[in-house]
Amino acid sequence: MTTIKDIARLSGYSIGTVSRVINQHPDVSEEARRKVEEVIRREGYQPNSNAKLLKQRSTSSITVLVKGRMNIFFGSIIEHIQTELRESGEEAIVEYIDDFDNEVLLAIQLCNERKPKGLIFLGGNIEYFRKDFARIDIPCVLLTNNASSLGFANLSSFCTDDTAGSAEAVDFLIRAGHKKIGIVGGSADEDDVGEGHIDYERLRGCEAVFHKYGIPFDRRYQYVPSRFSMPDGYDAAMKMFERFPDVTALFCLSDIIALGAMRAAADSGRKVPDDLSIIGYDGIPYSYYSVPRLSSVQQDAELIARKGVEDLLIRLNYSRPAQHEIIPFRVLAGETVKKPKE
Amino acid sequence: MTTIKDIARLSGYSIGTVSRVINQHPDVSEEARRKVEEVIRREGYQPNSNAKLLKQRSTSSITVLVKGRMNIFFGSIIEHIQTELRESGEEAIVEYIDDFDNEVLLAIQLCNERKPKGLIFLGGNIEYFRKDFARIDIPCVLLTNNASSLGFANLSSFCTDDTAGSAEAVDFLIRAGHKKIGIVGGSADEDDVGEGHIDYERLRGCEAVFHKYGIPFDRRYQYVPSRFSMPDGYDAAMKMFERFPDVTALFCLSDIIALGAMRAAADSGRKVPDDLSIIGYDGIPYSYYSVPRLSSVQQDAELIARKGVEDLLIRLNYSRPAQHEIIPFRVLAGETVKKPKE
DNA sequence: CTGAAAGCGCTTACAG
DNA sequence: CTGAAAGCGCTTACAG
Repeated sequence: MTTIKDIARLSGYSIGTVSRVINQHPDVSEEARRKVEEVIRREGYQPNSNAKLLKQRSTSSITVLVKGRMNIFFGSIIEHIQTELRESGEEAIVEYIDDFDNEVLLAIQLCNERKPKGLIFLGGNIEYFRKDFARIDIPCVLLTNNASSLGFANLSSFCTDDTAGSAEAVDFLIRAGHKKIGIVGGSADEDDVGEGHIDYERLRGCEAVFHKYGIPFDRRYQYVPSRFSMPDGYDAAMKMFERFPDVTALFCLSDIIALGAMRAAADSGRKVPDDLSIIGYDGIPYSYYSVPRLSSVQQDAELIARKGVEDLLIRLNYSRPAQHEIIPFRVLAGETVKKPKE
Repeated sequence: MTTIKDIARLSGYSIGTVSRVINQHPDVSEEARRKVEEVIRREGYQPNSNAKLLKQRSTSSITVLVKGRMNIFFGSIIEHIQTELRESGEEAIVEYIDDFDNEVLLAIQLCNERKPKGLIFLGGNIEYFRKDFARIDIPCVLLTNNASSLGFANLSSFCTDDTAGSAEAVDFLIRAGHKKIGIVGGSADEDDVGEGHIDYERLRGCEAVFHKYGIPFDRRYQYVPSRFSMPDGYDAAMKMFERFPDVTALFCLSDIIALGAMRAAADSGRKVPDDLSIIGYDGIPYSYYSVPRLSSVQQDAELIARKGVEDLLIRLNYSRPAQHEIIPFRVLAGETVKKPKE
């Protein structure tokens, strides 16, 4: 294996100079840089990342902490993150955590055990961040949730305006003529649904619209919580049908849940969209191919991933303030929303 | 930060002894082990993996090389792999590669650049392995394809019997009364479809069944290649409808493709399963929730992942021969296969 | 069974 | 601008 030592010998410079060339230090002569780079290219030399990290005292790569398993929307963001990182020669380790577990506590543990240089949270509960994030001091990015209200200097966030997105979803249903609307998805634990939490944001957006139109909405029986998975969406929709049999439209807080709900509709003898309208959230590629095509509020997975990675990579090397940005969403009309019967 | 040095000082033993305790060397006295472990626990000490790997001259973690992006079936295997690895204190880096690119050449490059200690291939082209795998000398596992015929000492494989699985899929269609059957999915490049290649295996399984029933099958127009994605499945199905308008049943080489095909059926005015029967492959959770429920040949993602990881972890530490195991499949009847009209 | 010491491949003050 | 040298935290012959 060729090491920095070989490059030094072959180029006629010292190990230190070679190291400076590799790390783009400014104080290297043009000639030295040229020669060393030439040898590096010729030998196909790759610095040993362990030795490098050992010196720099940071242990592992960037870690991505994913909230919830089997979530296709997050899956597509993860792919984009990996692609972006690889282009910059970085690699990512992905950790999954249950929808209802505390990602910030896990992050703290990871920081102790593996010392990642940076963290990307894919989904998260703002309350957990408020409580414990101060104990994390490496650069972090939160994706799909808004952390701007928290004011942590090392936590950026990139997300859709969930309040507005949910509002548009419900608005879309109401304008189609629906009044008996059920909402499915999010945390069952009332304590969890604090301000800033995704579920809260989305629910609040919905309630504002109901209020605007003067349509009553009773959270206690028009809202059924659900993990972000198809089986859970299925069960939650079934529970909704039981509890609120004449519901004419469903807003599901994610497409995965919506797809589970579509199957639940079929199994309970409801035709979509004739008997029941459904609109989802996320706009995953799959929902575009479902029959009927799922109506949804589309988040821009690629842009969220790209902005998040770019921000993290910059802050990994330069002390810049964290930033927070809202990524635009788009309502996909689809084929699952229709005027209610009668 | 507490290091091995602190543990040595605190326990009254030398660094060497502490290291031996950590690495479970047998030649440590019971007392030393007890004391050192006690201090490690008390201090919450975590060995620095960079230093460890630097010494051991292996660079990074286990790397998972995934063939094809946005593949939900592989996605679920990846999740299982991560879960399994984490339980053993290992971490995995995931790399994606296009369906039609050469994963073995990428692996060779990775071995040079990052020196992973082990590699898990998720999908792969046996021909690529035959040609170049000899240049890889770390323990590897190939999942969902069979590498037993290759005889590499450092390459295990765990997969479904694709020949038998595909045969059963086609058999299922024929027994339902179909004769005009189209097959969708796999590589477009004829050269790619060598013996042992997944597409070849599955196609061969199909052709044997046609032969058994004396039903003619012309690969040139009853087979349409397709990447393993929904949009590609959609396009391929559309091409099939054009080329073979009175096709009554489709066997799609993956559920993802099948789901794209279902949408294509709808868009071309075909009702599933009344006008067109469809059976997929993989048995991903999603297809269980589609309307109608997709018929499919189910691979056991969890078992494939678990066996693969266990085998790799063992061979990482002990020199054992590679092993090859066939994991059973199951035909899910679903709701998308029905007797053809007329 | 244990300790002292070399060395893994790199980075980075320090001195020039 | 460059080199010599210390040291990051660990493992592992070697000697006892």
